[in-house]
Amino acid sequence: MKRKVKNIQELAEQLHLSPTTVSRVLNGKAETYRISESTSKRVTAAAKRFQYYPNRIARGLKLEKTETIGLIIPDIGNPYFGSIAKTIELAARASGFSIILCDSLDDETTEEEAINLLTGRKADGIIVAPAGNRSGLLVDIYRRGIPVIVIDRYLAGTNLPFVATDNYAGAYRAVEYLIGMGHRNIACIQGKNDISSNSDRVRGYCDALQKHQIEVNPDFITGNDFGEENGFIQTHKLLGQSNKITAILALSNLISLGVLRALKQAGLAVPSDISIVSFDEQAYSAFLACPMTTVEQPCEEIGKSAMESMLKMLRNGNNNSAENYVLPPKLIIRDSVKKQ
Amino acid sequence: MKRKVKNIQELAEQLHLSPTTVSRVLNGKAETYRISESTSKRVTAAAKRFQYYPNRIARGLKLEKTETIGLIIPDIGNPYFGSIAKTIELAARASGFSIILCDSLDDETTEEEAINLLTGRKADGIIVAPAGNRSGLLVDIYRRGIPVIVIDRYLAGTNLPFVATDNYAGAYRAVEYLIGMGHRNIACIQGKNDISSNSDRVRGYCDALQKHQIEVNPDFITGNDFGEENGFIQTHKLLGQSNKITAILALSNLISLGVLRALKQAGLAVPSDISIVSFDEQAYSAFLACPMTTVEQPCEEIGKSAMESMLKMLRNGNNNSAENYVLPPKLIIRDSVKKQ
DNA sequence: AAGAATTGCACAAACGTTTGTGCAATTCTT
DNA sequence: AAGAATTGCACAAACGTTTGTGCAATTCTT
Repeated sequence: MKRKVKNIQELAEQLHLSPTTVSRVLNGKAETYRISESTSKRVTAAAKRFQYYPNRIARGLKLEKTETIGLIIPDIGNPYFGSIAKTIELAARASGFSIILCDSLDDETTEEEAINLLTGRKADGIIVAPAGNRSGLLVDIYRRGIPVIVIDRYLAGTNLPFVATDNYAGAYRAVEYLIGMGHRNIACIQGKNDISSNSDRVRGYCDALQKHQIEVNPDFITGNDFGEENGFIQTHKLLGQSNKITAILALSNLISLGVLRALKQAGLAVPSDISIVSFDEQAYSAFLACPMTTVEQPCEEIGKSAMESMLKMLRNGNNNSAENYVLPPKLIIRDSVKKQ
Repeated sequence: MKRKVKNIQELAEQLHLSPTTVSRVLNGKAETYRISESTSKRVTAAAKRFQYYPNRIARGLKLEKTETIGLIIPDIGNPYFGSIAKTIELAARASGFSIILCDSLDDETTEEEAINLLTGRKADGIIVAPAGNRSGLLVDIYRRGIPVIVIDRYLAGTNLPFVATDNYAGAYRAVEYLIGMGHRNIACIQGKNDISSNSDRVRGYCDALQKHQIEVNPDFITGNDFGEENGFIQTHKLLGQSNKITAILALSNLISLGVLRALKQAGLAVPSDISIVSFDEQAYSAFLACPMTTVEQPCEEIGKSAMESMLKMLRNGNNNSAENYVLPPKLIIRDSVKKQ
């Protein structure tokens, strides 16, 4: 194995050529700049032989683009976001882009830091599942011409392009299903209240109830976090109420795990004592103590569409080339809802 | 809100100072270079007011370090790796580093591409859960002084520092437990065969059997992938054998999900028909049809230790400052093993 | 065969930082 | 009060690319 060459200069010396010529050949501009075919071949061969990999940092500085996309995710440990991140990463790399990953902990301050970090690192674009609805910084960046795609949610009052599930429809269908199975006292355990996907789901929940002449009981809508602990706490709270519920709509995969933990602790079984429908289909959903009825979100589609939009914006340079995607969810019916 | 300044030059002009001085102040070298206190304060105030964020690309080029760490993961959609990635990302950012995420699909060629990409992007270090045991490229990079930390596995025959679970002990304890519960025909569904964590687990499995005078039946050791599908296929294969098994040791969380799917299809129940112990504790493990006995790996510890090692190596510059970590697993006993 | 056109490459500047060094202006020393 | 020491900053080069432009050498044209 030949010794590696550390920059274009060294490679040029080996070839008795100028860095200019080497650069042009390796960037496919040999013809444009009339580099002879024989020189071209020598260069490409030597680049391989001496294992020359261009310094992307220097390149980024000169070209003012880094071929890097910032990805801000509320919780990369959550397989829902993990799957989205996976499709995004693979699609990005296939197009020559790398992903700088930032976990925002679903916290707005952390997210803001991440955004500033990414602009400092000159990310060509940012894909973000925002932690809240403080959209100022993102809109700012977008206005300055940096592509921004919002995923999993959208930011109301902005025109930032987004890719999300039709959360309203997902919740609506889930609740209609519960009503169809005879339930009337249906609780809804929410995630973060200020997030569009959450509020759309709550709207879907309310509208479905009202459509069927069931009054919305505000005590039945509770919670403020997408995590497991919140599902656990809110379930206990709901069980303690005088108004008895017969079913729970859990607005995330983690929330429903918390629900299960609380029910187990309370000695209640699914679905004989309490019925459940949960957002987010998971690999394990079918194998739970009671196979769970879920609202599946199309993770791969979200990732793919987001990356497509991003690439389109990066290519077209302008910001108005991206469209929004509202992807249909799917109700997967299993055994976690009892016929009343 | 004042208009933003786009580089240090513009900020310097606003202040009627040279970029040199501004740079020195913002990098905390005001004293070293005798910048007056009043100037210092003006600079920091203006930097904030004009929202100056240094171009990290230019900085990276000049300093020959990017404050960037490459993270290569076989499957970021798997919550096991997701959790590890999360702790690594958070720890990295807390120390001023960003993570470039690469999903290798547990494929060696993809991994090699990712490694070359990361060196081209001048990552300061690489944390990798290798897809195989072709260690050449990594060793090469390590020799050139770039810190490399192997996680979840190790690369035999190299001295690349690693952080992994004590997989041998984990499997050994799991099998001893199964034997203690009266099982003798215990199958083992493997992940990728050439990966240390897998082979260590298989060794642990074999040694535990032999320790208890149970002959190792090669037909009982099967499979070649950490994914769900492999668990499914191998289970069917095992069930079709004439030599009947009473228990399965599944070497990953995804494998055990495949096992469950196959058993369900075959109309068999856990643990009455078949007992299971699975690697990788998950949030749902306790809520499965039969609460699963698992071997828990310390994800957070792995991530934290890896990042600590990495930072140590980055600080000390030399490669021999990192130690290996072999972290203890934990057997979590639930109901998925029947007393024979 | 001489001028024009083409071929094939190299020079030098630039991207935005950081940093060794140098040099006025100020302050100190006696 | 004059020389020495200190203070406070700026100049210029460098990191490794890319690219507009220019200029020899070669080939073509008539």
